[in-house]
Amino acid sequence: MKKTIFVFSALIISLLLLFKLSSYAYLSGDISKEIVIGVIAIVFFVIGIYINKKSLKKEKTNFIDYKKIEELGISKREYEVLVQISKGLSNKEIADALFVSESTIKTHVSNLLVKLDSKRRTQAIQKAKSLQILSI
Amino acid sequence: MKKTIFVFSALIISLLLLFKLSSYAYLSGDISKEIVIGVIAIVFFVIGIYINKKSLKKEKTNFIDYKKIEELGISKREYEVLVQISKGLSNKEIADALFVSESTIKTHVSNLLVKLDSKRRTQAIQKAKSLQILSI
DNA sequence: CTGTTTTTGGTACTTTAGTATGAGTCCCGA
DNA sequence: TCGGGACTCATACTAAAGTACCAAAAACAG
Repeated sequence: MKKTIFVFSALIISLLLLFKLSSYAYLSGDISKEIVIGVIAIVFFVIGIYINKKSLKKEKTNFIDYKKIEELGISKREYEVLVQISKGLSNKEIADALFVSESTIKTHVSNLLVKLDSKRRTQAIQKAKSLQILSI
Repeated sequence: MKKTIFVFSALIISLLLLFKLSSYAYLSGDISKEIVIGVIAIVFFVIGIYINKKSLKKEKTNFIDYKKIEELGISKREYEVLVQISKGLSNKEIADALFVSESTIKTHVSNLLVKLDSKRRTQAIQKAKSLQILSI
């Protein structure tokens, strides 16, 4: 919100500056109209690109749908396991990373597969990403 | 490439049109300089946004690094298998999809794991995506 | 046409993954 | 304090996944 106000302020200021520039240009008469128009065009062209880039960055940031996670009944620990699975770790490796036994991880994985309606961990990864509960 | 030429042609044409518009405006004298400048600003602002959007689409479309695939010595058939793996299919399902036996898929997968320096298919998926040989 | 790579497939085996079931601990809200 | 959910772990399976080794077509380049 603050950024939007800043950007629009900058826009108005640059517009006013251009009005002034054009006035001086016509008064002195040594700057052709074409140059003034060219400058205006370039300035607003750049402003257009800048604003667009800023707004697109927010869209691009694939944020995680925490509501969906809750909706599916995936617990905190289960989600941690899911993240590790998506990194390509084995059950044993996940167990070591989370300081629990492999049995525990197997239980978590089994529950995850049911909750994500999947038959394999690879399928679970796919589904989780399509549901936006894992960053792509 | 064709699009780039088209866009720049459009840019030049619109610039020339604005030159003409400004000439008429000053001749007739009933259109203020401010309006002309405003129109120019808005037009190029929009053009800037448009071009940026187009160029970002290409960036966003995560294209596949075919050179890398060749570099790793991954054959055509192996790559097909890799794509199926990333979709979360089992060896049997891949075999059915590609009309070959499960043994063949196992061979391909085994070769893929060596070429992608991975121990598991989940790890292979991760690696392939980080190497940009699979769309994210 | 010949040598090489790719693709296919099999057998036999080891290792992970996943299921089913039961059970103990801990924490939190009613 | 009592029940329930979350987390932990174990055993005993079954089912996939992955390895190793071999071998024969098929495609392909020189």
